[in-house]
Amino acid sequence: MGDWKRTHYCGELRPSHARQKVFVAGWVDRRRDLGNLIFLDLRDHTGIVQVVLNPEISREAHDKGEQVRGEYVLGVEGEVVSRAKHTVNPQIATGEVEVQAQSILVLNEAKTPPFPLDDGARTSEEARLRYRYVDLRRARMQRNLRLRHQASLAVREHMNEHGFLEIETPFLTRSTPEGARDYLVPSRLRHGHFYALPQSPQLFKQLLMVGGFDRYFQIVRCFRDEDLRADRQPEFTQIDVEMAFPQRDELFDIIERLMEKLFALLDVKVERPFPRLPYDEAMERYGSDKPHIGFGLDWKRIALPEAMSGKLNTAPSAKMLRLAEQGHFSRSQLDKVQDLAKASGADWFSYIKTADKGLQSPLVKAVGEPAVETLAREAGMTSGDILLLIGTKADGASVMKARHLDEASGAIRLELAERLGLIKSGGWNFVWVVDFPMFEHNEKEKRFVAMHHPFTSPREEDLPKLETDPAAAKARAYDLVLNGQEIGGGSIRMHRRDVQAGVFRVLGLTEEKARERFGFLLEALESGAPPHGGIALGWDRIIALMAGESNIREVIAFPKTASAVDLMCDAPAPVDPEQLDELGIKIADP
RNA sequence: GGGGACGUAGUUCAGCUGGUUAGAACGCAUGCCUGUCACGCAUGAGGUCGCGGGUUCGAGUCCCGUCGUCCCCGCCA
Repeated sequence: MGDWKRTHYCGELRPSHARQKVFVAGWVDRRRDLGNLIFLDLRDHTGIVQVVLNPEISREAHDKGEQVRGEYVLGVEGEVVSRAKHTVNPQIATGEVEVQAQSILVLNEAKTPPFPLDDGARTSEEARLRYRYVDLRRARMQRNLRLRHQASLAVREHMNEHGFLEIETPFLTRSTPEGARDYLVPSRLRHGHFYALPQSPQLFKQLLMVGGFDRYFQIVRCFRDEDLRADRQPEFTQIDVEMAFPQRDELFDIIERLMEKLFALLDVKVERPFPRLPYDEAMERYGSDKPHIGFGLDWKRIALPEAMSGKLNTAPSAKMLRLAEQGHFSRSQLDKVQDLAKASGADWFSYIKTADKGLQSPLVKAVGEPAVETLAREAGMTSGDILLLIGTKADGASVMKARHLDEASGAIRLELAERLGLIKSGGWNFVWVVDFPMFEHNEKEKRFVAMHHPFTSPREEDLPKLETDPAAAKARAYDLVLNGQEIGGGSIRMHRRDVQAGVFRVLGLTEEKARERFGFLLEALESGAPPHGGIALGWDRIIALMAGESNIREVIAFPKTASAVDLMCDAPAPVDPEQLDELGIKIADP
């Protein structure tokens, strides 16, 4: 830029700068050529200011301006002047002033952009990702990544205040069984051996506790080679947190205060403490382990009287949902709910309406009025209410597990909330879901798998259940949920070797196999491991929620497509045969 | 792996039951224009209808396959 130095940002010029000589630099957002007078909107990361090229001020600047096009990069030297009243533009922050150019410097030319940069112009994601460096200039991405930066600063400040050290952990590490598919990195020095990129720094953070660091956190990239979704990228960021000698409620408090600080960036006041909801209750009432609690529509598990379930040919365990004052639900609306219930896995659906002339329900015919009345009374129905009922078939072979019934109830609840307009925007409904089961039964493999991970501690009172009834054992594991989205999860870890051995037994892992898989961690736990526990927060999801984006790609500078491709640099890509030779790798024919 | 939606000009889209030269808006180029700010006016350029095959006298349109993007299920903490 020669001897020139930028003195101001475009977006900060105000009437108070009037008559000052300034040098601004940026991109040409728009050009309006009136012939002998040219207006340029000059844009940088702070905003837009209007530059006037007037041949009466500078012939040379005006002549150069005739060649200038959109997205050219310019330096402009000129004088800030207040605009005449009738030429003020109230739509932009700098609209009361403009820069009268004395000279302009074309720092770079630019091809016509591949798509319009106006905020609000609709553009296919494909084009945006292909030309991400242009897309990033748009106000939306500038805003989102700025927010992300400020939020990251808040995390570091907050964790530091609470005694947490940010410590880096390796990206080139070892593949661990269980969990997601690993991204593998071949070793040049040991052919046939591979590093794995971490799915999370789980093991390392536990080792840092064993190593005596007491409190650790990291804003860290994690990698999982699984199919993608709107809220899942192959590489994503976690706020990883671990503490020694943990009290669960102290950890919750630290995280709640962190959320408070983050949302303060949006001028949102967060209510603390967050409610805590046992997993079983979440499943019963909301049919989800990540419930949106910003509205009612609570389900209740009931046992149908034997006579009734017999006549209906359903299993006795069922669920009901009382919709207060929704008695106006039409037959066709109820049919739609029924379709949804069936589609989401319920075998049986019915309802009871309270009408002027009494109870109205297809059940009356099937099981008689008194039975229906009993149900209505049990549900606490009053006039104008409607009661939805779902259940499962009676026959043993296709008995749907209670879990599936819960899932159906959750799907119905969300759909109803959507239709009834119960989901308010601008609400921030945090909830801790606690007391997750230790184990989940894998129906395919007919064995228990760890619901969180195999180093999660059971609740003290559930220790005996490891032997007697593993399915009923609850873990000291928890998720943080915001507006029905899981934004974090963690647990208090196991530090007692004997309990760990019991868990391995349930998982069907012999001592030998466990050694083989997790040897170094088990050894570390035997070297004097303090009690420890922590949490990992899904950073991309949190930022997306804060930014009001429904897709985490909008808060990631260079994201990948749903098929894990980087459209900008065209990765993944083939490599030279020499590179493969060095790694001792041959590509198999398809 | 499965399901759904989409793919036409640089961009966003229209194109009906198959029918003559594939359109619009914005953008772009050229010219005119001294108070515009989504400047205006005039003129113009710009198309492998994703790709391959098939049906047909004739395909952007119908069929099959394939590739890509998005969303969902499976998968994944």
